[in-house]
Amino acid sequence: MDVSDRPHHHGNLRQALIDAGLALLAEGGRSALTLRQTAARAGVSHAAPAHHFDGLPGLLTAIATEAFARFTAAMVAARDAAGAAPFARLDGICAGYLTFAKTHAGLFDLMFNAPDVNRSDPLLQSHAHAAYAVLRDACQPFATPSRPPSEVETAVWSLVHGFALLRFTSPRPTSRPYTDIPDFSQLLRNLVR
Amino acid sequence: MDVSDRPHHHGNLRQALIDAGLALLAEGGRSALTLRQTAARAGVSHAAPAHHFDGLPGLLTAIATEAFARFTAAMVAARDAAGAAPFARLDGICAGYLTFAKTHAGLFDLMFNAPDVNRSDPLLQSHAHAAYAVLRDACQPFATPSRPPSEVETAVWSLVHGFALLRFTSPRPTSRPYTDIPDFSQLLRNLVR
DNA sequence: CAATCATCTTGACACTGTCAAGCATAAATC
DNA sequence: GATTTATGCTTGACAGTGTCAAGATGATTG
Repeated sequence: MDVSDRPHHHGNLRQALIDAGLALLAEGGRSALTLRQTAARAGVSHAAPAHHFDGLPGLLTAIATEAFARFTAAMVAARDAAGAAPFARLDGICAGYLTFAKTHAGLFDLMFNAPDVNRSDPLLQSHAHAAYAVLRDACQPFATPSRPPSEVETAVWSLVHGFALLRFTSPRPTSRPYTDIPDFSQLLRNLVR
Repeated sequence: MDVSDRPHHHGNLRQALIDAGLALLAEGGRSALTLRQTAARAGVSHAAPAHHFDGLPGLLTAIATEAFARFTAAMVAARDAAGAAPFARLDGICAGYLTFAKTHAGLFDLMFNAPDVNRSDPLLQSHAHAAYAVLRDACQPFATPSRPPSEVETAVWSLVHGFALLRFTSPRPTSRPYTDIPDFSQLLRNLVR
C-alpha cells in the first residue's frame, strides 16, 4: 500500500509491527527479523518503530512476550486435551512444549536463544513466569518429602528443554544428530517414576 | 603493531584470527565477535579473514570447533578426577559440563546457540561428536534391558543441557529465574536411579 | 631472471540500528 | 471556528557490519 493511501496516523502501528515481525520470523528465522524489514512490511518508514519500541531489543522483547503467551496457550491446550491423570497432564504439557518448539521454531529460538531480547522486561517476565507456572503446577503431584517441588520442576523443565534443543533447534545435518532419539514420554516416565 | 612493522605474510594468520576471536568472545560475548574486530585485533585488514575462512560463518565455525575441543577436555578432566565408580564418573562429567557452561559462557553460547555456525561442517561435527561420546560412554553402565543406552544418553544429555541453559545462559535479572534451583547431582541420581 | 602464485590491502557496496531534525495531521485550547 | 500544541511518522545522516572486486606485495618456482 502506498504511503499516501492511508492516513498519517496508522492507528495501531505497534501491533502491526509485532505482527509483521512475527511473519518475518516465521518466514526467514531470526536473521530475517530486522527493524527495517519489519517497518517495511508494516508499510512505514524505517524509523517509525522507534516511536513504539525501545530500539530493536524493544521490538524483539515485545515479540518474545507475545510468543510466551502463545507458548503458554499451547501447553494449556495440550494439557486439557490429555485427560485428568497427573502423569497424562504432565506428559501432555511436555508434548505441547515439544510441538511448539518444532512447529514454531522461530518463536522458540527468539524466546530462549536470542541475545537481544531484554529479559529484564517486567511484561516479558510475567509472561515467561506464567508459562513456567503451567509446568510447575503439573509437577506438583510428583513431589515427595524426599523430593521437593523445586527439584521435580527443575528436573522436568531441564529435561524437556534440553530435549527440545537437542531435537529441534540449530538445525543439524541429519535428523539423528548423534544417535537415535527415543520417545520423550518414556524419559519423562523414568524421571518422575 | 603497525602494518609496516611485520612482514606481508603473517605466518599463521588463521590461528591468530581464531585466537583473536576467542579473546573477543570472552571479553564481550557473541555480539563482540565480528569479522572486522577480529581482523583488527589480529593486526590485519578487514578483508584478510576471507582468505582463511568462508566468511563470518567460517570463522565462527572454526572457533566453535576449538570450543568443542576445550569442552571435551574439560569433561574428561572432571571425569578422571572424580574416581572410578560409574556414578561418580558420570556426575563428574556433568559437573565439568556445567562448570564449562558457567565459566566459558561465550564459548558455550557460540557452540549451541549461535545461528551463524555451520553445523554441517565435518570438522565441527567430529569434535561435537567426540564431546558427546564422552557423555555416552559414561552413561553406558546405567543401561538396562528395559532402558537402552540411547534412552539413558538422551535423558542425561537433555537434563544437563537444559539445566545449563536454565542456569547460566541468557542472563536473567536474578540468579533465581523462577524458583530455587536444586543441586544437579541430586537430579542426576534420581534420573539414573 | 622472469613468471606465477598465495597473501594481504584498499576501496566500494548494500545492509543494519540509531539519532536529529522536520513535517503533517490530530487534538486541545482560546 | 481559528490558532496553538502535541503526536506520529518521514527524511536524512552516521557509524558499523559482511562481502566482493581489484590491486599491491612478497615468496616460490620454472
